[in-house]
Amino acid sequence: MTTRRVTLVDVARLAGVDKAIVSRVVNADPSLVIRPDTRERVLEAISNLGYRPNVAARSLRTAKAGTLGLVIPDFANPVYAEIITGAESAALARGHVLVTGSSTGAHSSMDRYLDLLGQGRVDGLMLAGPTTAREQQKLESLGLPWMMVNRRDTGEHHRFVILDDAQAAKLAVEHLLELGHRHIVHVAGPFGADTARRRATGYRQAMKNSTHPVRAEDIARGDYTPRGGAEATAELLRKSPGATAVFVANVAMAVGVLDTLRRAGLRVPEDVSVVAVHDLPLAEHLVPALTTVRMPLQELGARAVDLLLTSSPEDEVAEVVGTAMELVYRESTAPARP
Amino acid sequence: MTTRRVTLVDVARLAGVDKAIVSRVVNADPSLVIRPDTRERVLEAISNLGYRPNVAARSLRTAKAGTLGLVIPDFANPVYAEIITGAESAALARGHVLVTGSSTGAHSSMDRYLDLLGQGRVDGLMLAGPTTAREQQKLESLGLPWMMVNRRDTGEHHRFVILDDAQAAKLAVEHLLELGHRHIVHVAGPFGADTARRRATGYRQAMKNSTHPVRAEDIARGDYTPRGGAEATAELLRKSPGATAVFVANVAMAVGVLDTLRRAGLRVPEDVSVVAVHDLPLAEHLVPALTTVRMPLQELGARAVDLLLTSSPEDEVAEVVGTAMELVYRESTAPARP
DNA sequence: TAGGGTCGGTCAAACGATTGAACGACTCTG
DNA sequence: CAGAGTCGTTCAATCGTTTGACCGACCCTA
Repeated sequence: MTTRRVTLVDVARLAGVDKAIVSRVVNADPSLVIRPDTRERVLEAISNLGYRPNVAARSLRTAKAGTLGLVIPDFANPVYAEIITGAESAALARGHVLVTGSSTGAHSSMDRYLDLLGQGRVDGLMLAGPTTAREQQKLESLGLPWMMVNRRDTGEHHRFVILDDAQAAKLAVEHLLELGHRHIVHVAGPFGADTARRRATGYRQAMKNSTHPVRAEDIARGDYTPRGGAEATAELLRKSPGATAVFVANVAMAVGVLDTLRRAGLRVPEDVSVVAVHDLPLAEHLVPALTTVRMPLQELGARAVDLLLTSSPEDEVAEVVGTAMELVYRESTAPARP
Repeated sequence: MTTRRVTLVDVARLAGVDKAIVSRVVNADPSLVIRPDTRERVLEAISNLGYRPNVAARSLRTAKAGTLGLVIPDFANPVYAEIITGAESAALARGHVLVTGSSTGAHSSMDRYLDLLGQGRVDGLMLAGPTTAREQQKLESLGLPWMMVNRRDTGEHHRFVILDDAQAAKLAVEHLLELGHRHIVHVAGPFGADTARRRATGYRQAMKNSTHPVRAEDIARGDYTPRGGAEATAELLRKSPGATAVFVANVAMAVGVLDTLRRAGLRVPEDVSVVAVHDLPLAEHLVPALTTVRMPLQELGARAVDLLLTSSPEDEVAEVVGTAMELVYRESTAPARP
């Protein structure tokens, strides 16, 4: 009564051919010459028996898992949700399955994942978010192709794909300049994040077109969280009074920025304009709806997958995904008052 | 120069034993009797060579993949982020890897996933979100153990784990009643979602303690999105004027509810109190910060994994995760005005 | 009609780990 | 000192696919 799994041999027997034929038919082997009616018999047998190739056996033989790994810090962060979505889509398009794991969690850690995944379970690994040098070493020791996503590391690893954060910052600041703002301050991301550095650089560059020169007091760092944004804003209110606009390094911090401004009795956008990087669904529903720079996060994830699958491990891969960046003008920015 | 993968045989050779010994040492086979120094030699060889078992070979032999699949509608939905986090954690604790896929996407669909996963790649499957009857049939045909998460299906499939949605609704409504509200309306979820039905039922039951009897006009349906919440609210403002509080079936819709109330010139919580189901990080940052019922979503995911791994396929599994539900009192609810 | 080409297949050796069975060398025990 | 256990280890079959090598039948051509 218990039905055994259907294998190649079963199909071969039913079709009256050798299992080699069946295998080649299944894999559409171009070197196969076969009579049309034989192929027909095979296909029929496959469908009648409901045959499905065993992945384990196939992986064993071919030494390919058909799987890619993506490690992110946290599923609850919508930025990574976008990256995952893009990566998954690209992986599926190439016939691969994507395994996504978080490196912060009750039983998970980067280490744990490297142990579980580094056994031929995946053909390649993508790391989004911060990584330690030790983890990178371990990664190298696994002999897997891997690359960093949205992080450009200072170490010796030369495979990564990032976004044009400086350009995003410029778009945001130029928007504010066009609205007539001059004294524009910056709520920057954490020191360790290279995305934050690039956005700060873009801010400085764009501010060259302002009459207001950027001073140290015009920039405060947050840790990419709402609370961090709130604290940085409080700091800026003290250090850099008179600013009419804020460029925030990400949407999460912008939430805290809006909170703090409101509590300080400042109206957005009447008194202060706010623009942030990343256009997440959330932005639209803040009060006021947040003006943002849309970043191609899905494309970032997709490019990472493509590069991982097409480049050879020794290749250096350093790509900046630059398309489809645009300013999304909502309610948190308005012309500067004369 | 190119280093071959290290196998059992290599380790065995270096340690001067048979590969069977190595295998049993690696797997901590309790039936193995071995001299301590031999074990030591084996372990040393393993670490010297950096041996890692090949998952494909192991899966082939044992017919176990060590992997579970979880299919969700959308990574961007924070509700599923919580479920994933819980499921991942439980899976890792049991030595399994979790493969999470979304069923809505450029190249993904439930079907596509069933094809990719239903080949011995996973030992079991969890489905969160809506499922069609055809998909369920296909699932059955794969002969995989599977279960529904956060959905209780009307079909013949009798394996699922859900939350006590009625109880959550009661907590919310009782909170409003305690604040003195009587005319409480309900922005319900879509008809197809059983979670929505249970929450509506809980609402009706709790309202038995109100002096205001629930009429059809006191309930409007939305589709669990902000827009849906906005539309339902507009409908309620027309149909059921005079309400002093709204119970919203989920946080996403609550976003739209707050929007619409604001645009209608109603202040929250001074004029209308709002409480919603699910405590997501987002809730804290809405304006005003949203009072919610915290649901054990992570535990839901974790229980699903545990049940999938411990129950036998023919068992009926119908579990309601009920712990850790509580009301989170924030700024969107206040005492009813006399 | 011998020799060489296609055609249309079949054969069998991997891939790397797991696991029941067998086995040789000891140590007891009666 | 024969017979029976333990102890510690080896043997070998098996999981299901893939893939290069081989092979027989048939058709040409010289």
